[in-house]
Amino acid sequence: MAPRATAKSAESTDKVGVICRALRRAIIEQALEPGAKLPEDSLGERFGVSRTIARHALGQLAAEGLVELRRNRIAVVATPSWQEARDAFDIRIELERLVVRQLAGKLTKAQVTALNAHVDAEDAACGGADAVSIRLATEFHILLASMTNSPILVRYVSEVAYRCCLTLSLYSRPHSSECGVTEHRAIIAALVKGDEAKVMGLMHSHLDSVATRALVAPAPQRGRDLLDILAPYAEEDSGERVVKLAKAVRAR
Amino acid sequence: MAPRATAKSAESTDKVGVICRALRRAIIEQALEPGAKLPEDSLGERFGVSRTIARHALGQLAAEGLVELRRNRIAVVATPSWQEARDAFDIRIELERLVVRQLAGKLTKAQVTALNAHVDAEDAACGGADAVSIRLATEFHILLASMTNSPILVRYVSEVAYRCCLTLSLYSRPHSSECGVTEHRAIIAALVKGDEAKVMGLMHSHLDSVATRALVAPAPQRGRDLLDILAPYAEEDSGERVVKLAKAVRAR
DNA sequence: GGGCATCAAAGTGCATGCAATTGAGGCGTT
DNA sequence: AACGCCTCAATTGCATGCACTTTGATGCCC
Repeated sequence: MAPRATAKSAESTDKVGVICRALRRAIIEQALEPGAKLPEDSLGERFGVSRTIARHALGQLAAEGLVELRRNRIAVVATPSWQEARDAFDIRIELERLVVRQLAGKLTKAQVTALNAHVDAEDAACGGADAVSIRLATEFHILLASMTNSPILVRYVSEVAYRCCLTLSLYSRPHSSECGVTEHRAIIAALVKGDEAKVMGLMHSHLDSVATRALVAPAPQRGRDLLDILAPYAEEDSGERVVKLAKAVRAR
Repeated sequence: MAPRATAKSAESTDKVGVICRALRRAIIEQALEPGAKLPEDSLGERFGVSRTIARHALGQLAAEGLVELRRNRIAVVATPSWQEARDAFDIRIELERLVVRQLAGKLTKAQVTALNAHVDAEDAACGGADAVSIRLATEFHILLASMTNSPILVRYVSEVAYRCCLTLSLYSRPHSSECGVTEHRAIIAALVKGDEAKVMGLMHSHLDSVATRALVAPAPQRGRDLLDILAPYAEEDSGERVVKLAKAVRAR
């Protein structure tokens, strides 16, 4: 309805945007696992651009929290801690409640059919690859957000949804992703009906259940995660020792 | 309490970070008004770095919504629409409610004194420069967020607070910034008392009042804003004409 | 006098080159 | 065999250079 403004904010320079989108997708489909290395050269070569551009793209993704940039080191796909994962979900819940609050009873027919079509796609993908159904489920929420016509809200919801998606690949047991298709349908129905309070509650419980179902307990010693387990012990005083130990550990 | 992880995410490359912080501050202190041009060369020269770095910094700030990047054009300080400003405040309210919810009754003595010290500083600056008191008020909220030890929450609150700050320079009448010192103090008191519901309500009304008090109505024709006023009329059909008109307008 | 083509100056888009840092393997010592 | 040291390939940090685009100023024609 409102005039679609030309996407003017970040990522406009196209080539950078292409790389960002590709990596983002690869990450949420778990083709790139947390910790995966992302050397600038390789990226540049893959996408047919120079390191400068690849670097810029990595910068953007780092700003979104999807990759980690350490000075003079190869960039890697982010490995959020379990607590960060939980925090991300908490934020996401609030943001998405805002989304459905704004949308309740205000969806156009076209929007409703678009949503239904998307959920149908989710349904179809449910039996197939895990990665795809996770991605589709995430994109449902982003699609919803994009209907608010609030660029800021879209950006934050997208970002935090991607982050949550990333954490799922770290802390969820396989197939715990169980398509929330029925919940998505319920949300659409409540939105159409215009019941603000109900749809906010639905969204809350939907996301909360995804979080608690997927984010299984901190996953005791799992090889790489030893570092994280050690982290809390790395307090000021005996910091040196632990750092050294951690280094030894990391060297496998 | 939790071990402070080394800031590993974006903006790590230092030189870029320095520029980002400087520009961010200049923007929220209104030394750089919305629409101000930010040529890469000038920035590079000013900060003693090459265009490459300046460019990278602009990219980061664009990702935060503080500057606008248009292809082949000079970057400018962002000029959010009135609606975007309102949206930003709505998001901010939810995020900051989350902050105080997590913090209620859990502040350490040191944190309380830090908060009080900050509010004292706000108080002191209240009579002085408008820009400084706006900045301090914003930083109070960021300080609060940083006490959650949730890096993600800190990032989002900071970002959206900066954006709100930016919008204030666009849509608020001078001095409407009226230091919310007393409200800040009330929030601290409620946090210490640990009354979760109350402090969430306080934060809500505090931000909401700032928003409605500061964001005066869309400010009918104010020169530059003509473009925005025209925007809704730029629907599909007669698009060409309006674009042309808009261009003529922009040329002053 | 006003509109319009033309052109130089300014600025961005991007690749490349060089210096600096890292970390991994090899070698000697204990 | 374990530990430390050294060296070198891999990789990042950053500046510079060149091509292309935008801007706006000049002069021409009506």
